[in-house]
Amino acid sequence: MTTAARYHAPVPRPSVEAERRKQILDAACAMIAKHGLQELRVAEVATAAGLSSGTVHYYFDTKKELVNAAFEYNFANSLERRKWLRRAAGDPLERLREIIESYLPGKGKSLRAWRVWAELWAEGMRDPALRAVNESLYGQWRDLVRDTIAAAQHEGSAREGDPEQLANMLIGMVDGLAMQVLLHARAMPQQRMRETCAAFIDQLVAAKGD
Amino acid sequence: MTTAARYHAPVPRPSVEAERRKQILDAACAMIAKHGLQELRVAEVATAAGLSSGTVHYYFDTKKELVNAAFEYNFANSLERRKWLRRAAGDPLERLREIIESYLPGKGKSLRAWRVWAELWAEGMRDPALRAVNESLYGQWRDLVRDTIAAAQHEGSAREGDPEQLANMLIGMVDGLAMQVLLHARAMPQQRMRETCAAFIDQLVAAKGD
DNA sequence: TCGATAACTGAATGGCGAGTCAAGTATTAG
DNA sequence: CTAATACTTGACTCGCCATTCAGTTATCGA
Repeated sequence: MTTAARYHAPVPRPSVEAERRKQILDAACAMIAKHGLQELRVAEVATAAGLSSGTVHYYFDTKKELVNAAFEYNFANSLERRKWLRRAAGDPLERLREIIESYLPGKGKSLRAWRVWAELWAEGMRDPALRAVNESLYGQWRDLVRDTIAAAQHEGSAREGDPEQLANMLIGMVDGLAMQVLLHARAMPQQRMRETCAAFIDQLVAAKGD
Repeated sequence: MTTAARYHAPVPRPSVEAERRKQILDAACAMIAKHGLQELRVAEVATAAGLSSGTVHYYFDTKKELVNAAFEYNFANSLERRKWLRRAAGDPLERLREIIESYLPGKGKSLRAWRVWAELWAEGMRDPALRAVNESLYGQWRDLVRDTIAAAQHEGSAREGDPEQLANMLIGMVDGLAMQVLLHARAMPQQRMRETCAAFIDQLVAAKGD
């Protein structure tokens, strides 16, 4: 053949990869939150995303890869949804209360995110990659809470004490109580979790004469 | 037929069921702690118990049944191992510290039990039967901590405040921090969890002039 | 329209593992 | 020893589902 095709600039279709990946990961998170990792089916993710199973594998070689990416996506989303918390001005103590409020397992996105996290925790006990994702969120969350407490102390609206330790107490408490809320424990509906966290802040963080 | 076999008292072999079930459930817990529910294999449980897979199915019709029983077994074991905490005499505040110490995810039995619990949490978000198991432990644990705090208050070694709420703060914190310890979070090794819990008791539970 | 590549499809494959079962073995009282 | 029942085995079946792949379609610049 004399095909002197070399004059043709290779002009492929523009990439839709970024968009498609998001679409798939979003569906994956939804399915993980709904049915758990245990019963996650690649075909189901595909359907939920309006695609064929083949397409999912076009973007993610294995199920494991898909799941890990979904966890990271869920993590990134959590951060994204809470960017405003960093910039927020005003009374740091009040801001701390808002931060905690925003982390209560509520409805919609928040509930979904918590469920996915709970799955990650279980799976993370074995998978180092998932542990790294947890490390990231845990770290960022702790930093946010610690800095806010420190700011309140600086302002005099919070009593003295190691802010990192206080932050660890608070986020540990939030995680543990959230788990019980997710499990629909009778003794721990969302409202009680809210009150319990608020009481902690009032009693241990806020300055006495507040 | 002339088979007047009715004079034979039906005398079966004595049951080894109780023993065998324990043996299987213990192996199941070990496997759940080691590999997670995700990769739990009935055949593997059988091998770990020194039995054939057929025998496991002789005592547990389905895998789900086995798993649920294993969770209950793990729960019952936790209670059993901590019976002494109820009876223990002496300074209630000191007892509270011992209780928390005994719940730190340490080595051996304790670590295994925590891992199994973490799996139960994830699974419990969908399975009502497992939620009931959680409800039971959570309830008993909360009662133990609440009563101990109340006793300390009665004695004057703990400050005033709703003991149930304080108990919820403390056990929530323990659960959340334990999760991070299990995940090997850099910022939360076992020793830091110990310190953090101790600090909570010192600062929020213990009476000022203690 | 063509050539080139990206994106997509869904039927087919292959492996895995829960659950079954027919065939044993063990222990008892009589 | 015999009959009765409890217990045990492990090879086999059968369905499910991740993954593959040969083929199709879409979109681009020229």
